[in-house]
Order: sequence, then C-alpha cells, then structure tokens
Amino acid sequence: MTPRPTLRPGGRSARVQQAVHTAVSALNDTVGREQLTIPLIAEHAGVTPSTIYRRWGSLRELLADVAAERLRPEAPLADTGSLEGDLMAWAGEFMEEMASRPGQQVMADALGSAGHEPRRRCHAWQCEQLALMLSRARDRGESALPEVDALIDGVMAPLIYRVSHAPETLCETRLRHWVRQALGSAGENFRATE
Amino acid sequence: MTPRPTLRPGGRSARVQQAVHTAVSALNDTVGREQLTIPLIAEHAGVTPSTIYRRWGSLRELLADVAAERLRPEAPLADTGSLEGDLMAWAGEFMEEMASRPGQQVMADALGSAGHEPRRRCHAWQCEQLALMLSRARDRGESALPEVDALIDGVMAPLIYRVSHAPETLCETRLRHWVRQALGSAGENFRATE
DNA sequence: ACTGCTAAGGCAAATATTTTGCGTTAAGAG
DNA sequence: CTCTTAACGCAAAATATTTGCCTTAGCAGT
Repeated sequence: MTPRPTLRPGGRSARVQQAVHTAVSALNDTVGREQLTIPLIAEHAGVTPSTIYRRWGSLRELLADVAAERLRPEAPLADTGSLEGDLMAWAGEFMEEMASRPGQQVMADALGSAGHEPRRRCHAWQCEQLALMLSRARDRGESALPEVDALIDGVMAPLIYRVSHAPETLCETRLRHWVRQALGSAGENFRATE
Repeated sequence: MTPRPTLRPGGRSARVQQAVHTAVSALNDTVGREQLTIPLIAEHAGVTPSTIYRRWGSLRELLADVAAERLRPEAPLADTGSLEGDLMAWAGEFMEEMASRPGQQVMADALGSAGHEPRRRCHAWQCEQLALMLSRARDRGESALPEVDALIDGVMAPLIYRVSHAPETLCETRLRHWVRQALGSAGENFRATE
C-alpha cells in the first residue's frame, strides 16, 4: 500500500543518488558552478553519464534537486525564547547564506527547474519550520500569533524576492521590519472566501 | 560619452537579437519549451548557432533574456480611479498570466539564469509601474500612500513566491488581501537605519 | 534460503550539441 | 571616404546527449 507505484529506496539506487549529490556539491566548490557538466559529475560519482541522464533528465533538473536539498533546514531550529527572536535567527541565517554569490546561484538553480517538485519541497520545509516556531510560541503562551501563510507572505516571500532580484538591498534592518510587521498584523489573516 | 564601453545598437546587431527573440517565442508556442535547442532556434532565426553561443552563452541565458522581455509590461497601465483598483488590475493580470503552466515556465526561466541582469530588469520595470501608480494616486489626492518598496514586498513578492512555489494557492481573494494590507499599513514603511 | 520479476545501472555506438579559429561584413568614428 | 573593430558566418574539432541492448541487484513470493 505504498503511495508510489514502485520506488526502490533500497541500497544501490540510494547510493547512486547520494554519490551524485555529493559529487555535485564537491565539484561546485572546486571547479565552480559554470564548469559543471554531467560527464564530469558522473566520473566523480563513479557512475556513467547515462545513469544521470535517465534519472534526472538534464543538468538543470539535477542542479535544482541538489539546490533544493541545500535549502533544506539542517540545524534543529534554535529556541530563543520568543517568536520574533526565532524568526530573526532562522530567517537571518537564511538571508546571510543567500546574500553571497554562491547562495544566489543555489537560489537560481532551485527556482529555475522545469518541474516544480524541488520548489514544492522547499516550500513544504519552510512551512514546517514556521509551524514549529508557532507551536513553540503557543506553548510559551504568546498570543495574537500569525498563521503560517502570513509568515510565508510577509517574511519569506520578500526575502526570496530580494535575494533574486535585488540582493544588495538585503539587510538585517529590513528583515526585522518584515518580521515585526508580520507579527504586528496578526489577526488580519487571509481567509479564503469560497 | 555612452555609459556602455562600446555597444552596437545599430542595424544588424539589433536585427539579429530581434530575430532570435522572435524565433524563441514562436518555437516555444509550436514545438514546446522542452524541445528548444540553440541549433533549432538559430535555424528559425536565420543565423548560425555560433552567433547565439557567442552572444548569450547558453540556452539558459537566452531563455532568461526572452522570459524577462515577456515579463515587461506592455499595456499602458489602466487608470481605474483608485490605487487599489489600479493595483488589482495590474497585479491581477500578471497573476492570471503566471497561473498557467507556460506562465510558470516563463517565471522559472527568468529566475533561473546565472547572471542577474534579467531579474534586475524585471524588478526595475515593476518598480516603475508601481511608482507610476503611486504618482497618479497622489495626483488624485489619495493620502497615506505606501512606498514602492512596501508594494514590492507586500504584493509582488508574495505573488511571485506563490507562482513559483505553490501556484495552486493563487486566487483573487488572496491578492486582494495583500493589496489591502499593503495599502492599510502605509505609514509603517521601512526605514534604513544606517 | 531459493527463484523469478523488473527497476536501475553499465556500456558503447549513433546523434546532436557546443566550442573555436579564421575569414568576412558592416556599424560607427574621424 | 577611409579606417577600425564588434559582430557574424562557416566549418572542423571537441563534447555532450541519446538510445539499444545487456547485466546487476532490490524485492516479493514460496
């Protein structure tokens, strides 16, 4: 009763995926993003190029897959004692990473794929992190909490927009402004009317 | 005293660019986005592939260039009599275009390039349009107007985020919510503190 | 454990693409 | 009108991509 018809997460398949992802990251740091090619990646991963072509289809999709993985939160999400603090810490770290040239490349790779599974995954993770923060805030007894969607629209969306379109305008002050505004306007949340 | 060292906007160069852009759009509508290749585009544009490689570098950059062009506002910007109306009309049309599968491809192409000139251009145009709306609103005598940045962060950013990450959540109600909120919180604008 | 089934990988030949060197054309300056 | 040179065309060389066929190894049933 697995939802997927027949995946094979077992042994080899997973090892290949791991090896390819590792090779992409390693080569990205050594030869540089622009020099990456599938034959080169395949060689470093110890697989044949056709394996990569069959599994990912193109370099673009492969890079999007790897980029999405890099965008996945790893640290267990600090607990600073307040929702505002948690948001600033988490989004602040994200902002710092994405403010760099390589960070912007990662973002472009993640946003540039034809399929949208990679972007969906990023969105889902971000929602999870925000939901966890909100849940902690609720446990702490904070009131007038915003909804996840309001934080996505109010904080993550402008952050990502500016990483892509105007990275030089990023700064902590601006981030704090978004966070405060999103927290301040809790209660005026979006309601679907259908 | 041209700012650019030595561009050649004259005759031939411009014709080639035009022909290539046209070919990309035409082929995109006929053979489909995934079948596009530089040799194919070159043939339809009546130029040799090497011309395209030298000028754009790769298919990714070419598609980003064309996608950015498609994102450029064409219509003269309707005047509905109120800032809220103008915003809803303009952003609403944008949303409708981007809600479709091809629209999402255009967005992905524009966001996926290595260089960020295409994204910069989109941002600049959006700012221009918003500034024009604000200017009209001011002439009309509307008060408590937001700043361009607040509209970018409050309306365009969430719109684009959701086009990329969760297109099925787009709807007019949500758009109206962003617009109202951005207009309502005018006065609480971001101020750089450095 | 053993066996059968099949998704996933390897290999290599056939295609298609990208890159490059060199000659030519035409835009822009004086 | 002449000169300079950015931009293009062409074609050969280097790379990358696709595809057919074979082999390997998860996984399920017994």
